[in-house]
Amino acid sequence: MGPTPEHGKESASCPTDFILRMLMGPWTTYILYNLKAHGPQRFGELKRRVAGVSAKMLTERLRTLEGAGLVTRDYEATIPPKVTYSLTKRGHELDDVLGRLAEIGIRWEAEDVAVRSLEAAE
Amino acid sequence: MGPTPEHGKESASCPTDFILRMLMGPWTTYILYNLKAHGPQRFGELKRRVAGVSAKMLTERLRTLEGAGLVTRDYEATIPPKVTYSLTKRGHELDDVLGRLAEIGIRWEAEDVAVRSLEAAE
DNA sequence: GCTAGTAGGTACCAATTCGTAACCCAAGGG
DNA sequence: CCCTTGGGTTACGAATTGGTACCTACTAGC
Repeated sequence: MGPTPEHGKESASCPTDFILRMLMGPWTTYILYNLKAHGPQRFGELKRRVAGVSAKMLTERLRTLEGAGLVTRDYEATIPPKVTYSLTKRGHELDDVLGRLAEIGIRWEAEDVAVRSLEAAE
Repeated sequence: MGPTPEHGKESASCPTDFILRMLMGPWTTYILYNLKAHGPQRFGELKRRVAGVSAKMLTERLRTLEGAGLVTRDYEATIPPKVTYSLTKRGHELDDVLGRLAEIGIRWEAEDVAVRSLEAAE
């Protein structure tokens, strides 16, 4: 969450941070979503699906996710090289939470639309 | 999640984004955590608890959270003014998910510590 | 010989971000 | 008269971010 506030006082009791800091990164949810939805994929495939991401960012994010143990990187030194990324067990542990988050997001969106159309009807 | 990728292709099916974009903001989880743990609070109180945050940031974050309907702002035009922030019903809907996230975060942390001490023992 | 594809790495550059410091009102205390 | 309190706003400035363009190495296709 930005500049780590010295973890004094109450803020220390917020262990959600590590994970959120991870999910938080740009493009991260798109990456995880695609790995979940389409299974293990090669770099180029993933890049094409996460439309708009730059190679630099995608690499950086995948390395971070790998470092956090959410994603595995399988490198085959063939020519051309073949690099496949997949979710680890730990990566899959987030499925449930992300699913709920998505559920809530969808519900709120629907509620907002309903409210707006009510307002428009007045 | 950074530069919104035109929501073409698969990325459009990732509705987790709105919420994550919200939680993602710097200090946000600290704010939500404190509002949850200590109930409705005044601006200064919150600022003291979320150690290290600047007034500017705290204001901006609270306004965003208010705009998203997660937080209520009660302004009493006394002298000096009294502004109290509290979680809305919608804000409390995240309690469960954030709780799970925290749980996972704690578990991973513990696992990592265990792994490290095993490695150290070799 | 030129191009494309694969999986990046690197340098550069502009935009955004976030902290700091100063300022605001209006009242109360010394 | 000046300082303090509460809840901000505004201007400034340094650091970070993330995109673009260009580089690698190797092969296949035209």
